[in-house]
Amino acid sequence: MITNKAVLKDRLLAKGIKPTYQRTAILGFLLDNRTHPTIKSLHNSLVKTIPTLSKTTLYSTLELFAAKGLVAPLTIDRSEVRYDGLASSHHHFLCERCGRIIDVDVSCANSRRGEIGGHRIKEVHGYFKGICKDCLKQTYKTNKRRIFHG
Amino acid sequence: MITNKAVLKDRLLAKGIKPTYQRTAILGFLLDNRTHPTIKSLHNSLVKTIPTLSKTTLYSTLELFAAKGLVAPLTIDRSEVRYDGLASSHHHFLCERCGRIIDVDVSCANSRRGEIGGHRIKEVHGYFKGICKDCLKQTYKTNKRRIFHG
DNA sequence: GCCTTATTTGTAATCATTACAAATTGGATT
DNA sequence: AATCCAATTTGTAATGATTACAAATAAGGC
Repeated sequence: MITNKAVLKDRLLAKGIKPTYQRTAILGFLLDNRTHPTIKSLHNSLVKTIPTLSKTTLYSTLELFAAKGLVAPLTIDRSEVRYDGLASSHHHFLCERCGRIIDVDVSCANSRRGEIGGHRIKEVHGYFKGICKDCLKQTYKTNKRRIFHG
Repeated sequence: MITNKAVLKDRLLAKGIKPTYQRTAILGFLLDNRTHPTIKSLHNSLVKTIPTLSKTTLYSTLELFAAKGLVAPLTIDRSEVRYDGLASSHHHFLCERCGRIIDVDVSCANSRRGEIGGHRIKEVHGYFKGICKDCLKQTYKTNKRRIFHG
């Protein structure tokens, strides 16, 4: 784990969350790995260090984190929710070639104004779909990454 | 049905889709009702005129329509996909009070440019969450609509 | 009307998510 | 450091949207 344990503990306590072993590990993973993982891939990764970790714990912990604004659930995939360890508002880019979800900064005039068409904005969710910078470079090279269809 | 049958037929034929009874009714409903319905609510509405209509037909038809660019699937709800009869790029506003999903026009500088951070943009998906114009007006009145939690 | 093919339908799987109760853990108190 | 209570974690069993698939039906050309 790259992120310091004390930092994780403080982050959890600051939100009024008891910093248990599992919670610290889950938050740590999300901060260290900006891959926007699904529950399944989170579980695959974390059972290596916590063999008893159950998927139910992941579901309930991430629900708790999301409610407290520690993580953001992403509904970009139609089939499964992904989780973002960076909860502050930003957008995402889904590469249809390599399947990666990449963070992008977006300054949206509407969200800055706080309203659109008379409706009061509380949250902004957005993502782009296309071909990422890396894949564009590799257009004429063999792409060894998993091809993503979606 | 408000939208003319001949118009629906032409729209389907223009996309190379055989205009069957079911397909015409489904497209007609989506063009007449801009409510972004789920499969379930589509089925509830359409069985009134087509009693034999199966959910499987709805799933396969909407998949076909989406592939041909006739409708847009929305993944705003975490639990079920919604369908938008207007496929041209626009954004949505989810009201957390009444649960409605409202179309909004958004001119996004990034999508106009066609790229962001070096990534080539093919699609733009976005929605806002907050309180819609109508609900803002009714703040001190009784709201008879279903309260939406999510 | 008949035939061939595409479409529609119903039923049965699949799979992420949720519900729930039992087991375990954490922390306070003594 | 043993004990107790409440919160957390875990495993198993439901739920429910979506998909798979094969049989029934409809559409269009002859």
